[in-house]
Amino acid sequence: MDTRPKRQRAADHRVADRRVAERESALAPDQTERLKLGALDGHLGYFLRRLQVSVFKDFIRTLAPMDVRPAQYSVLLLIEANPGRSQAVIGQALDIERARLARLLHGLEGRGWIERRAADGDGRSHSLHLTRAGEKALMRIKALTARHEAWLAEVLGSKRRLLLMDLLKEFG
Amino acid sequence: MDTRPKRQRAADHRVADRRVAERESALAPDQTERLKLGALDGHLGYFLRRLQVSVFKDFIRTLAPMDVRPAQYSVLLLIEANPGRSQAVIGQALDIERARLARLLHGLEGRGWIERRAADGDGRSHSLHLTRAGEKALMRIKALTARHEAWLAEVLGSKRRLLLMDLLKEFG
DNA sequence: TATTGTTATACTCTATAACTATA
DNA sequence: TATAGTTATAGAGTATAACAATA
Repeated sequence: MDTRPKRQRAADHRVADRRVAERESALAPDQTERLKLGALDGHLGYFLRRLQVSVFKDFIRTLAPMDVRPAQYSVLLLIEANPGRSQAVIGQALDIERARLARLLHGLEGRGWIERRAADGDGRSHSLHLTRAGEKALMRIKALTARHEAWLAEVLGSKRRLLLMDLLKEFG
Repeated sequence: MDTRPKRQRAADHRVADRRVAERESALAPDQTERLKLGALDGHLGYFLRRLQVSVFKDFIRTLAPMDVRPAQYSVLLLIEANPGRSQAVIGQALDIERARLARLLHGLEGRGWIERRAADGDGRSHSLHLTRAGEKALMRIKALTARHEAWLAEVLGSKRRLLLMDLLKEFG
């Protein structure tokens, strides 16, 4: 088995690909060639989206044992940090439509992780709380998200991760 | 009607909200209060997602006159920069599932913006090209995306926009 | 009248599987 | 047998509209 660092082996690969490409270029077009980005290269949204998608993919993969998705996780954390608030308030803070939040909360309620109590002053609104089971689940969930952030720090470098975070936080 | 820039009116709004909040704080809990982020504050993905969503929202709003969405735009640019390539190659570069790309391309073909020609060596694959109408449409589309990027530079500051872009580009 | 939560619908995007025609 | 493209289906997320209960 090849025990050299992954970077080294990947470099070999690229060289081998190029050799094959050059050898075959008279016969078939090289389908492994990097495409030109063209005008896409000037769009922040494109690169922002690429990183966001790969971060969410790792999140979902890492959290699979608890079957928790990013939106569910963010709602659990916000209820934990702000117990007793209404759906309207939670939804506004996370920019989740109230219709969507209603169904999402039904899911969390069905799993026994949250409960809705009648709000004190207002018969229309529910006050949201974690159950004991929800608190326990959230502890296990947080253990997994810590692994996710560790992966991110490894991929981005922890300095760049923090720099990115600071830049992005300025637009809450 | 208030014809001042939206930012100006939004600022008025925040000030008014705070005044109301302070006046009523003795009677009712302040529902406009910023919620605590809790553990969400340590997650890069959360802030990444927030900016990405607002950038895409502005893109879709700005491009509404041409009815073009981000994925369609990225495909048009990639075909422009790499005419004659196959769907498989374009899809891989943009990380779009071939099933999804097939339908997306049908839409662009139906609008007369792209065409698929039989590929030279391989009867299975199509070679993708912009039509003249597609080139003309793309010119108008680019004029709109320039407005979108100008908005971004205004919101983020053009220095921060470039800094962010450089940071994100390192992970293509 | 306005707001809170709910259900329902439609559309986009993602993820699969199955199919065809070519290779 | 593998690959390119297609169709179909299911789920998540977004955006609306309409409704009941309450303010």
